[in-house]
Amino acid sequence: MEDSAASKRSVTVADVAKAAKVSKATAARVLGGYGVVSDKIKDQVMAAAAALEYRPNELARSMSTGRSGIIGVVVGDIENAFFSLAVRGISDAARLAGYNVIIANSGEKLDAEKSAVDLLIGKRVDGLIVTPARCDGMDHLHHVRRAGVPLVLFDRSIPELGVDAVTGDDRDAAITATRYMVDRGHRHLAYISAMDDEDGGLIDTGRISNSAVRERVEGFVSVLKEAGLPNPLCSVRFGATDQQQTDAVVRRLLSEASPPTALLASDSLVGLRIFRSLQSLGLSIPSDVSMISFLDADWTSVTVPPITVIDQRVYDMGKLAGERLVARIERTPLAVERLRVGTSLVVRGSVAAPGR
Amino acid sequence: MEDSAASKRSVTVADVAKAAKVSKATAARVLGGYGVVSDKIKDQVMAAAAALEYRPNELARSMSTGRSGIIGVVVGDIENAFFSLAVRGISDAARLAGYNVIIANSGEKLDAEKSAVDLLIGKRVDGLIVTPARCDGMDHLHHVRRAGVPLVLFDRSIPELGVDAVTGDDRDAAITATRYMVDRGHRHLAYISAMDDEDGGLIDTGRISNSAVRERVEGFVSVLKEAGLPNPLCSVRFGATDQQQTDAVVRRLLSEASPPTALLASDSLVGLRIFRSLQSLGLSIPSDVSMISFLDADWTSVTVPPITVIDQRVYDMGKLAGERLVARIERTPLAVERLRVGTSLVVRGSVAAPGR
DNA sequence: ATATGTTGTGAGACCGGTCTCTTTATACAG
DNA sequence: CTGTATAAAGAGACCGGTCTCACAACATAT
Repeated sequence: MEDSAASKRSVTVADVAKAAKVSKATAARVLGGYGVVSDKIKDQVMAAAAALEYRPNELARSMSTGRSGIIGVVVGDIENAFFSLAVRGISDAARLAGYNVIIANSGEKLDAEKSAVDLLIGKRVDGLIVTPARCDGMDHLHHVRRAGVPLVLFDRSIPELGVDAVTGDDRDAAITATRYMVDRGHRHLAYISAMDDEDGGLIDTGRISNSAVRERVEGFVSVLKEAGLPNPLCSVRFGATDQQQTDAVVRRLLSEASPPTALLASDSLVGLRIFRSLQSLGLSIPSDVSMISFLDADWTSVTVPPITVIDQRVYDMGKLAGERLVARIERTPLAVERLRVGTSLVVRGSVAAPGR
Repeated sequence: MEDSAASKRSVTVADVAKAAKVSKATAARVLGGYGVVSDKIKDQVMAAAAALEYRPNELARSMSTGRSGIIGVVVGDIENAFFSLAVRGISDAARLAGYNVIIANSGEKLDAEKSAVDLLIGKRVDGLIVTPARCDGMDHLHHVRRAGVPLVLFDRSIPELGVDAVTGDDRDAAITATRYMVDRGHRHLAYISAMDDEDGGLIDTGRISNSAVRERVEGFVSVLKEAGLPNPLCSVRFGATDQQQTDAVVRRLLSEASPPTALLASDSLVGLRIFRSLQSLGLSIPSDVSMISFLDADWTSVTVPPITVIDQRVYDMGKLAGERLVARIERTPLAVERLRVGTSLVVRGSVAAPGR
């Protein structure tokens, strides 16, 4: 009867103590591994604990110690290879330091991000890694700081917040990639991102709310300006959020008066969509259109032609963020800083001189 | 001073109660949203809570209620698209029911899985979804049941355990795919998996410790037998754990007396590796070798040729597992069962008649 | 008028650990 | 043989919520 039925209540230190005929305090000492206990009693308690199949209640433990041993991570979308790789890096760093990771998805929406942060704070995580959907609207992140919970930003930085951030070297990466294409003779280039298309045309790069995208666009634009090419801002397009939208963006772009001959994709998902768009339009890469994508995703190496990409070392970024957060949690004295992880251009076969 | 310094202790119900000049019990009632309180007092308390920026301590709440609102998920490898998609499905189902998800990686190793399960039980998760690395050695899963924590297995089932499992229809999928290739004239086929190569040759399919792989192999073998093809078991190869290993497996396979003309990949990672192996050996698909891969991963549609795959509807599997677990947690009376999610063959271009 | 019911609030036990403080037992010095 | 230091074990407060129970105030029934 009592064997098959779901055991009503779990075994506690008190139960173990009673079975071992010692006080609760003593049992707690050996079970919790603190204080001093004689070997004889220690064995007694351990035996009793094993017999009763005692498992400590981490919740209760967290409550009295004040630390949960959990790191909260808020990402845009776990399904995106960028984030799952980053999470892997974070997890590895966390586990190494004895922490566990709890993940929440924001879907890149500000209010979802807010409630995710609130929830994790409620769970009393020891620290938080957040990929802020927007770099304005950061009240909730201020709350985090005021609550005394260490915070590290990931992929995007918000200098006004005064917290650590781990990002790629986005401006530099964009410059390298853009220059690579310009050097090969391209005069009409376009940058395509999945960010929500806020207000039709882009007027001012400073108004892009995602710092990673902003810096990439700035890098892209700076190279075009430097090369004396016209209307650089008009070549920046947002809204490639799914295949259909991307098809529309690409089609519109290519039907312009002087269509771009080279495309720069803001992430590997956008890159894949662009690849498909071009394919479905019957355009071949790189003879008709050249392209470079951010992130060395697995698909980029097996297409024909393989795609030239900007390798972001996302795993390292995640690991670094995790390590930094652990250092903060453990009160290592460190200056607040922005850590940039270098990128590199992996040249494959998707860029050629523009055919005309 | 006290503004910038990390606020020493968080605001509790008692603090709010004092500020609102009511008892702790009353404040708790309005903050916790239970019991009956007059509107006047309710407003008082809410005002005080807002002023003090009160955030409930979910840890403490969990401790007294006995429920944490967390679902634990133990997966083989989050980086694998199969699992990240599944996690997405689980998360969506969980969030809809008011639960959150905490993820742990087992790396497909039994002892890592054990400690992950222990840890999650310690955190007092309300339920557990586990992708068991092996279908033998399941003491820790028995512990879960004995601890009274609802458990749902994912992707693999262990009938002896008597718990729900959500899996794909692996045998059927393998049969469909294998038959598809046999029907196109292939007489020498091979099945390649990333599972650890336990004891060189495979003697008995019943001894494969991963039920998903076992059923696929069984399906694969049954079709070969049915078609009167020799030595079906010898055509099953394990150990394609990374690119190098896969290269070795493929090379060995193709240098045999009667090399296979068609390959079946156990998952999309193995599929990708096989694709690369064939590419590096200078073999073209499908004229030299045909292949089918499990899982409709994004890369499979952009290769040349695009890969014919078995679509597993992993998101649905995850969602179903999440819903099932929630039902168990909430004590919905349901028979223990194995839920199979149907698969379908997505025909693309990687299978042709064997060239001779 | 008293009995009965309803509603809102307060007091305090409880969850399962940690940890401080106190008490008891043993060792060693004077 | 007493005094003091030291080690080991016990008693109980505490973390921050929930929740039961007691009780007060007021409304309605008899």
